[in-house]
Amino acid sequence: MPNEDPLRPPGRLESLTQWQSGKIATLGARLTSSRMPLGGRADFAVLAALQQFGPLSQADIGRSLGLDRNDVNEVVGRLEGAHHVHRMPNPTDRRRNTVTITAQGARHLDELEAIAHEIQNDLLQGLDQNERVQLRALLRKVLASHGPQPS
Amino acid sequence: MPNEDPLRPPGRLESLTQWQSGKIATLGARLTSSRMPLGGRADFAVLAALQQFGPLSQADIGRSLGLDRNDVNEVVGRLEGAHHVHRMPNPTDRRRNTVTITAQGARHLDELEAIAHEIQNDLLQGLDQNERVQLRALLRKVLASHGPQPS
DNA sequence: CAAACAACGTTGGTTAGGCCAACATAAAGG
DNA sequence: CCTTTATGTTGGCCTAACCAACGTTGTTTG
Repeated sequence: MPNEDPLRPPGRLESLTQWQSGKIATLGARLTSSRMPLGGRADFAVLAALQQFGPLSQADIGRSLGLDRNDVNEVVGRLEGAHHVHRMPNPTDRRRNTVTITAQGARHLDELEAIAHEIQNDLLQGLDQNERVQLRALLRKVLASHGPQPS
Repeated sequence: MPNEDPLRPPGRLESLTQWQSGKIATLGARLTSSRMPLGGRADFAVLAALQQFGPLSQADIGRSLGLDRNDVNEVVGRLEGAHHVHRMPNPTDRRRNTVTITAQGARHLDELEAIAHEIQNDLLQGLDQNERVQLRALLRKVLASHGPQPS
């Protein structure tokens, strides 16, 4: 027994937060890929962590962002090549690298943040300012309730 | 000047809905992959569309779910192999396949839905019932404000 | 009516993200 | 001391989203 027009997602999916989040993330990814340089999202995340917390080891970067050590390594390598960060061995713990953001990296972070806010504005065009604040708060609460599980 | 402990995501990311949605989607994917059979999410979506809207062409399934024609084709092939759907050429438009859910497929849909609700419950454990309703409504509003853009 | 156009299913890729395995080195703990 | 744990690094796997191209079939238009 057909119910309605198949132009919208079925109700079973529209009531699944999991599915909704995935779709919105995909929308964001599409907007991002057409406006940010390649790897921009990961670069932005790593630079933001370094800017806020100061020099970090690669493992700490990963824990802060929920990223795998391996992937952090790749991003840091790319950022180092662009002189956006500075990677040197930690003398007091020679297993670790100390990753530091450069002045050029800080500028790049600001540029990426501006783009990110434009994207956010387009993404949330259907919500007024109060609703956007509510949504951010709810999503943060969900994330906070899940400890850093992965890798 | 380091601010706080790097055990949490930087503020610049925590205020980006795009990043938050992605992280939550990843959490959901992790929970899903450990409890649903392989390809369960896509199967669930396609079966849900067929159940709600009745027999559909593969292109209509894709439009309803925001999926690419190619990917729909793959999922329908898998579902057909498991006798969860029934695929036959449409006599009035021989370009189209008419995809119909079977009784076995409807049972499978119910099983997958039960698992999906368990996952949803774990994912949203930090929110009370009112907050969950609010969150769903806000996410739906965001999705509704973006027409079916892709493929 | 005929020719151009658009839609559909299908095959076969590409890319980015998230993840796991294994290793050598270095530190920490017994 | 020996064992265990942490770190960076290399290399690879898999899923999801996408794109390109093709032959076939409707649809539209000159």
